[in-house]
Amino acid sequence: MTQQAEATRRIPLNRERVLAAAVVLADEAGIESLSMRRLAQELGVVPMALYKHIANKEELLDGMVDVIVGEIDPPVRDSGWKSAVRLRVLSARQSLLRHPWARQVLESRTTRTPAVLGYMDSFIGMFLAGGFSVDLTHHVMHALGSRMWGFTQELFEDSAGGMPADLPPEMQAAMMQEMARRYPNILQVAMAANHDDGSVVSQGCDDQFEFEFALDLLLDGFERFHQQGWTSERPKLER
Amino acid sequence: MTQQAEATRRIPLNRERVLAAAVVLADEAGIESLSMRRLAQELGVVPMALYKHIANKEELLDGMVDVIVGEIDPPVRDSGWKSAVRLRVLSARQSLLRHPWARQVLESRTTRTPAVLGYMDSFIGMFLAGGFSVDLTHHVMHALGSRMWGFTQELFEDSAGGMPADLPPEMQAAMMQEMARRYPNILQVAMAANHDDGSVVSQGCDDQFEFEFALDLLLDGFERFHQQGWTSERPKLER
DNA sequence: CACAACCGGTGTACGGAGTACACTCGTTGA
DNA sequence: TCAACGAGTGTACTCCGTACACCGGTTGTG
Repeated sequence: MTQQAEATRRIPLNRERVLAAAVVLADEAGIESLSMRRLAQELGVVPMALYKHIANKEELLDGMVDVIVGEIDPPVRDSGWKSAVRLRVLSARQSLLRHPWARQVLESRTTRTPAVLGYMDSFIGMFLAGGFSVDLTHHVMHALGSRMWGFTQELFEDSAGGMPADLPPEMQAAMMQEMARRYPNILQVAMAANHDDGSVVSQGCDDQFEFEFALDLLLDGFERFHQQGWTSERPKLER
Repeated sequence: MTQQAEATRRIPLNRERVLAAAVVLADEAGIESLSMRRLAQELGVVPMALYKHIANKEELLDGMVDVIVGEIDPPVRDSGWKSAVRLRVLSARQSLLRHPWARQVLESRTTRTPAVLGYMDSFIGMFLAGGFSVDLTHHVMHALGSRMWGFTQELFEDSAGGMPADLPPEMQAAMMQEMARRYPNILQVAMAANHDDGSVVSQGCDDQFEFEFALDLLLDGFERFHQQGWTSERPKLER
């Protein structure tokens, strides 16, 4: 590592190299380990050198988002809006899944970079091209929310399965008992999600299935509204 | 403030007082201003004193989440599942809206406290009581995602309207031109959201309407699945 | 060819964060 | 009476982001 840092030291830094290194570091060490100091070290450079290429850490994070947005496939041409949207979302999901930190960083961003705006713009374009009214498109985008990036809030994330696996089995059994007493409904659902194996340490449920289930439910809803020529019946503000 | 700190100094700290003060501080100064040091100062106490009542900052945040979960109304009795779920979600939304930091903190939590588990358990209970299968309930909970807390990812948050208002008007016009050229679809949708007034500085769209639109779309979808006796047609894992 | 401007990388330093650890001092139970 | 306890204190450590002055090599200009 040190020699690699030595070797690359001569070739000069630039914004792209900094961003790429940041992405790799976040991928490998986790987003919480991504500090300006650590990143500089990884690049064989003093921390302040980074500031010649990015304004501050916020901009670094923005740039990292841009990198992964850039990995999302462009919309497919000449298919219906529904499959175009579906495929694009699933492509975004693939990109996001490659970078576990991306969801959290994307959620934390409040400013929208050109790359993000570009993605959103072309996303909106798929609905408009499909004949959706501007009005319906607007609401539909809101309803999609973060699903347009291919992720959802993870709610369970082992509510039931997540107990330390190195505990004595009788401890685990006791915790299970307590769980069953206090949260019977969660337990039922969690057990069912484990594909009939009643094991305590589950591998969780099939996230991809869950995601597509909800996505298709939404898309079907959109289609129905579209076919009915839905408009928001909000009265225009008298003014 | 100092005298108030003086006055309350004698009555001893405890977990509840610490959490309450943290909530107030986050409400008033923003979550980014909530540091252990600042919180201690607000309580008229030295930072390390807090650690006698909470293990660390993570636990503080967990506790704060518990406080706001405690503010959510219990489920209404004796109505259909649909209105029960709807009302509960909207009640959660009210609680969350009272504390602007809550969404972000809730999203950041990975461990589930008893209060959170309790909320989820009773939430699941509404579907089961409405005759939903465990299977369907599971998927439905995933589809709801963070909407069960009454919030959604904000995607627009002034993509278009958010330009510094103190800019010279010709600057604003120029930015608008550029916007129109690069992101025509976003612009269309954003303009439509402004209720026909074409002003650049918009008050954004009606978040409550958007939220209920998507919520009802989902609930209607759930209802349709429920009536059709939907089951996940995933083949059981051959094993 | 000389020299000034420029610019990427360096070194030092500051303020603020979370929190470990040893302490003090008032209360309380034996 | 005295020991144990426990809430609050003081000090100190590590890590963070980044302001600011500096330096040394490249480059464009007289």
